[in-house]
Amino acid sequence: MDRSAEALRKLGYPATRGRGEILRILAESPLPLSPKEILSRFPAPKPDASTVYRNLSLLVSLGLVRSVALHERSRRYEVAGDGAHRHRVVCKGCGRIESFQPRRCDLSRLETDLRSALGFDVTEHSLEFFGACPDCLRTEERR
Amino acid sequence: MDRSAEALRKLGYPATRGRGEILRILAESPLPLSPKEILSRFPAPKPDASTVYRNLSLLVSLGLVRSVALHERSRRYEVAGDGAHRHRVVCKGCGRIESFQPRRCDLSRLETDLRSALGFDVTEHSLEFFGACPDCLRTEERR
DNA sequence: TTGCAGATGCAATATAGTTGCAGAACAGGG
DNA sequence: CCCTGTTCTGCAACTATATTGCATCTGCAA
Repeated sequence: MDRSAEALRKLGYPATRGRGEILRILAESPLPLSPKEILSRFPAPKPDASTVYRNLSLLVSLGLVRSVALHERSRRYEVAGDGAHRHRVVCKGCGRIESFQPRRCDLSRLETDLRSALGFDVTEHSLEFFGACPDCLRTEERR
Repeated sequence: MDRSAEALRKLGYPATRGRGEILRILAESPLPLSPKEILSRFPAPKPDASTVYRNLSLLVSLGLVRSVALHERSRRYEVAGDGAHRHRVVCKGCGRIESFQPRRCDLSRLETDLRSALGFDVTEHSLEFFGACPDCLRTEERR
């Protein structure tokens, strides 16, 4: 928790165990995680759920973590710092999630349009695809 | 509630008052609405919240209504039947939401790539932009 | 090592959504 | 027009998710 501890301290926030673990857990996961999943991966002693929520919102507001909306009951989170921009595909059958990095994400043109048309200064976007994963496709065909 | 009543009955579901009103309320709104907002726009006698939830999931599963995820606590809903595909811009300052119809939404190429790369059969996508609306931009500048 | 701002645990509370059940509304058949 | 089975609705209980107040503890800078 070296780099992240540094980042936190530079921003004026103590690098507590909870924060370090959250960042580590998220960094190790290929998929965005829900608060509950994060908590379940905590080594003992597990912190209180409220601590996880509080730290997640702090990390999001500091820009170290990003939240992802996947039409689910709870939000999911992923590390934001690694510069990688990712999109998701979610299977509507089984809920399986895949991340991928677009070859080149050409929505910048659209963002410029938004600036001129609506006066909005767009800083982020999120793009999710929904459909059927290979396994569920096969099951459907069998029917 | 003529067309929608027809659509419902054709699918084998009675066109009850609740369903008709939900479709009307959603059709009249330029923005996707949360279940609570839908309920608040119901003329008296207001139905129970559970009825609204139940009808929303029915309408979604019938494809007459679509749900939109905007990084909020609750989902939002909009009519799906009008064939218009829309994206959103959300202001991170004040929460204001704007919808727009993309000139042409060219993500089909990306969807084809997903099919060949991951074997996913993509049927929908959702694209949201986040940033600062004109009003909030002005306020920020003043600081 | 000590002091203090800020973090944590715990419990209470809030918000969103779901479910079981009994009674009301409704559609179709006689 | 009425009976009958089906579906819908309201109500209340319940689950899951998230937030907050407060007393206590901890990280860290001097």
